[in-house]
Amino acid sequence: MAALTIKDIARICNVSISTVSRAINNDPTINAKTRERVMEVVREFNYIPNNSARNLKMTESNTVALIVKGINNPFFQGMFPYFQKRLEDLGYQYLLHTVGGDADEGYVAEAIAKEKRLKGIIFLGGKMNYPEKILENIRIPMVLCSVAGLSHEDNIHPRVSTVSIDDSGEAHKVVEYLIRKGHRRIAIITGQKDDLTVGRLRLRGYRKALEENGIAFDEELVGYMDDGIPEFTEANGYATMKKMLESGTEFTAAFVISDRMAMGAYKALYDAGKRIPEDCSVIGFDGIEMTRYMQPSLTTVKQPVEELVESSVQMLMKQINGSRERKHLIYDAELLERDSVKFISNS
Amino acid sequence: MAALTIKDIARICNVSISTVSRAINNDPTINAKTRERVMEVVREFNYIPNNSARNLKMTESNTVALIVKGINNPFFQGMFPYFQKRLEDLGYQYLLHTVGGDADEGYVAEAIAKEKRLKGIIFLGGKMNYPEKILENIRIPMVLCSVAGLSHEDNIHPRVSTVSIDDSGEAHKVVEYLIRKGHRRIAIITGQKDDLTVGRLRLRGYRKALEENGIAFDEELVGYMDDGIPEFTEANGYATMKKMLESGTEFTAAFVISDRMAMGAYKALYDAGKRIPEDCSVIGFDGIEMTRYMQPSLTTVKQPVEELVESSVQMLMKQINGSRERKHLIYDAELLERDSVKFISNS
DNA sequence: CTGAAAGCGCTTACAG
DNA sequence: CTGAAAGCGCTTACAG
Repeated sequence: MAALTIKDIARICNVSISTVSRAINNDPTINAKTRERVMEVVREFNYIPNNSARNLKMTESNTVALIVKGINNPFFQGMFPYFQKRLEDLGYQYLLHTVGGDADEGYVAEAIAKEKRLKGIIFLGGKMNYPEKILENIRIPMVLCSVAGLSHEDNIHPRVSTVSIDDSGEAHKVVEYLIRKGHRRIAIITGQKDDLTVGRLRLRGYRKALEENGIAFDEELVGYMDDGIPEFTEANGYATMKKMLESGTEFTAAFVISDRMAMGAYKALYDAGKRIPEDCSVIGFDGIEMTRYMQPSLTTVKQPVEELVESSVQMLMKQINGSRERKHLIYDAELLERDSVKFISNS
Repeated sequence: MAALTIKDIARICNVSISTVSRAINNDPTINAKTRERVMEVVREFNYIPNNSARNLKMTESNTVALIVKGINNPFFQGMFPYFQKRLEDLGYQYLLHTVGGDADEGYVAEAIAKEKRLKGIIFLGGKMNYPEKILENIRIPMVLCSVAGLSHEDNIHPRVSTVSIDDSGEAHKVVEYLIRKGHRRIAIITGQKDDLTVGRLRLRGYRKALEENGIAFDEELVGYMDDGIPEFTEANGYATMKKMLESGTEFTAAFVISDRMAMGAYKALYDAGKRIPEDCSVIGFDGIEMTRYMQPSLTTVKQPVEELVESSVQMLMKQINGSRERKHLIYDAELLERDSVKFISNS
């Protein structure tokens, strides 16, 4: 009844547990025939080693953990396969761990690092509001990928490298693009009112672009995400756009800071009898697959997923190999011009 | 440099490691003041116990694992929060583990069960083609939720309970609905040609409904998913629908066996100059949030997510509490009548 | 090439 | 209430 252990296998094979261990771990010093004999028993009895014991004993693994805040973000979901492939190609075990919105990813990271003897950690998403305090105790290489709130003005902990896009800058480009297309009444659907991450940064870029172009910032044109609906979802985009439409504020274009929300916004516009882009242009953000299939296909900002992944992995590898260099890389996103934005003349 | 252990804390506090352990685990026999003194040090040094050691020593945890095959399925993703909530409400730790398409979920389950001293396992998705062999060695309570290929004709391992919908029956209902709406040339976009899971089952229901209504099954109307594109994605639905359209086969309605694929199919139809539902009706499957926001909103089959979750958890709890009863529950899905299906008259 | 022994970092009877 | 000791299931020097 009790689960099979290495002792049981040893007894059955009439060898020591050392030998069983060597067989399982493919130790080069073991006799090939002994190994085969042991492995046959292992297979026959379906013996699986206890990983807790293994991890406890081993001084190091070759595992890298990807710690994700917000599993519901399809943009992150799209990154998983890339991380997995790159890491496995490099011969590392890949461990995906998701943390809930309320959990402290620093604590979780530390706990897993101990438990699994991690070689390194890549944080994906989240806020890292208190990098100093949280990161202080994590002694292994780590990289923050797409972690918001790490713009240049913030002081970043000297032990971490970061890879991200320039959220504020990209938002700025989006708004400049809309302005070039003749829009002046430009709405934004952004994060919650108290947001401290991408919502805040993208809103900042929006505002800056407006001001640089002599367009007064108008609080009426800012739609804050509804904090009673899950973040970044279609439902939230729908509700927020609907509220703005009902408020009577006029605008000819809307910058929605996530693609899923843009999909909800589309629906709200259609429900109000508006056509896209004839009556209202829409731009999304992230560049997830779905946007190609929206009707009309969504003009959006495509995050450089492969570069973000590649670069995160490379920086982690450097640290694992002893480099003490830390970098803070910013990659350019790409504006995908599709069919949801219309040129209007201001005559 | 080396990570902090319970010994270090004991030394610093001038107590035994037993006492530190008792403080951390909130053992009722410990003196409140001692406990506080220890915990202060724990906090100060940010000590985190090694879970491997813990798991190794403890004879049981109160952890339940959710093992998911195919993290990319948004339908499953939508279920996570429900599982988490139910399990945590019941006082269990919840562990989400995803396995890749190639991995053997039985092996993985067994390994985690050992490592974490699991109380139970819920499998979500996947095929479980060889229930006998795989499940033989897992000695802890387990429930299969939405695991395909477990229709009544298959012989299910006596140690497992299952919760699912009737894929074939629901597909049957979809097609009957389309027939009632006047359609006779009904296409289906289903799984890959060699699919043995939901694709096969839903195709079977489609075929049966046709035949019962005196409509000859026409292989031309079956669009098998493109096996060169990730499964169940918009891109795959787009490519498959496009191919069908280009083949020149005529149809007035299409049953697409996943909502995401239906989104891709929409686009292919639009690209071909067709209107939905005027020129072609479309029905999806799953009932994910996005479908409400499609244009037109998608008529689809909503899987009873909450019931599937609730029931899976309840059956697992019964087993954990000693019940030897096994059930195979089938829940009804709900046809969400929205705007993508049109009534046509056959005059 | 193989085995006996130490020890990874914890928890938990058992004494006191 | 606290401590000394055993032991969870492994891996890995160290002998032989």
